Formats: sequence, C-alpha cells, structure tokens
Amino acid sequence: MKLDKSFYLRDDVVLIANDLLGKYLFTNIGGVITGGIITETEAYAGITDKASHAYNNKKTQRTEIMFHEGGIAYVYLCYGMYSLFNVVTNVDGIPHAVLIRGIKPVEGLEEIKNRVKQNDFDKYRLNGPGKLTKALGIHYSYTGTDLNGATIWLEDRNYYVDKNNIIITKRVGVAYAKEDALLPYRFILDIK
DNA sequence: CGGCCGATCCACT
DNA sequence: GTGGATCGGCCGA
Repeated sequence: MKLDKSFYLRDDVVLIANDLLGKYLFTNIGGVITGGIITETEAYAGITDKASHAYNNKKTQRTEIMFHEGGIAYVYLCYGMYSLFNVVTNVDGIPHAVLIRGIKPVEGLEEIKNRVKQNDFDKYRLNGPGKLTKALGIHYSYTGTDLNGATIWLEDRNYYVDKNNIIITKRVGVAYAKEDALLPYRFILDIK
C-alpha cells in the first residue's frame, strides 16, 4: 500500500530517512512503470542544516518546494546534468527533505536497463542519486509532484529490514557544510 | 547581466 | 585518486 500522508508529516527527518529504507519507490512515465526498493537515503534538516539548500531559511523559486507540506517531490538539477530526487517531509513551513540515493530495481528492469545505458548494469544495485533518477525517468521538471499520485509514489510492501544491515554514516559531497558534513544523516541498507 | 559553483558520474592513471 | 563534463540557479553589480 502507498505510504500514508502521516508518514511524511512527522517532524524527525532523520528518523524518516531511516524508515524509508526498504520502502518501494515507483514511477509511471509514459505508461511504463519502473521502481525498486530504497537502499540509500540522506536526511537534510532544513534551516539549521548547512548542507541543506534551505539553510538559513533560504527561500528561492527552487527551494520553495521544500517549504510545502510533506509528501511531495523536490527534484533539482545538479552539476548541469543530473536530476536529484528528494522526498519533502514535515508540516507546511518547515523545509525538511530526504535525498534518495540508491535502490534495488524490482519493476521494469528492461526499461531501467535501456535508460541507464551502461554495460555493467547491475540489476541488484542502482546506487547514485543521479543514476537512479535517470533509471526511473524522474526529470527535475517533476519537482513538486504529489507522492500520493499516479506519476511518482512510494509503497510499503512489508519488506523486512534487519537493523543489523543498516549502515549509518556521514553524507556525501557536502564538504562545504563544514561541521554539518559530519552528521550521521546517511542511511544505507546493505542487501544483495 | 556576468561569473561562479554544485546534495554527481565516469574515464583514466 | 583525480579531473573534466555541463548548465541552471544564485548572487552581486
């Protein structure tokens, strides 16, 4: 079943990032459904988090989406060529988000393989936030999409997550955030 | 308006 | 381990 709105409205974005491991992310782009089990996430804790685009209450046309009520997508272009997909959380006015960094593909494998166009395609692993959006067809123009809709959605299919398989570490690529770059906000589900 | 820079990825050493 | 690709967003003038 799809994740309930209340899942996204909770105020602990770090807890939500952990809870998202083992949940399923799906897209329906042009009638083709692709998706997988979420295996890697990072929490971005809003206005006090130096790594967040919303740090210091920065509200621009791009980051404004994060200030909305949880349960929608925040997708933006990074390094001029990669769309990065985030789940917006918390209530209206608090710009929390969770970056989805990796999945284990389970649905639409052929389509995913065609989209990523890499020879060493690993059907057990699709790690990297830029790669997974390409695989699932999520373009940055999808920012603001309701995650309870028919285009992008998340489901709980009772996948059992063994806490012993969760690795918690610091976030990647945010050295500019200084001491906040060391926060244990990255969650990895270590499955085959 | 111009210039700088990035929540990345891949090829190459 | 390192450097280049590549372009929208952001900020300062």
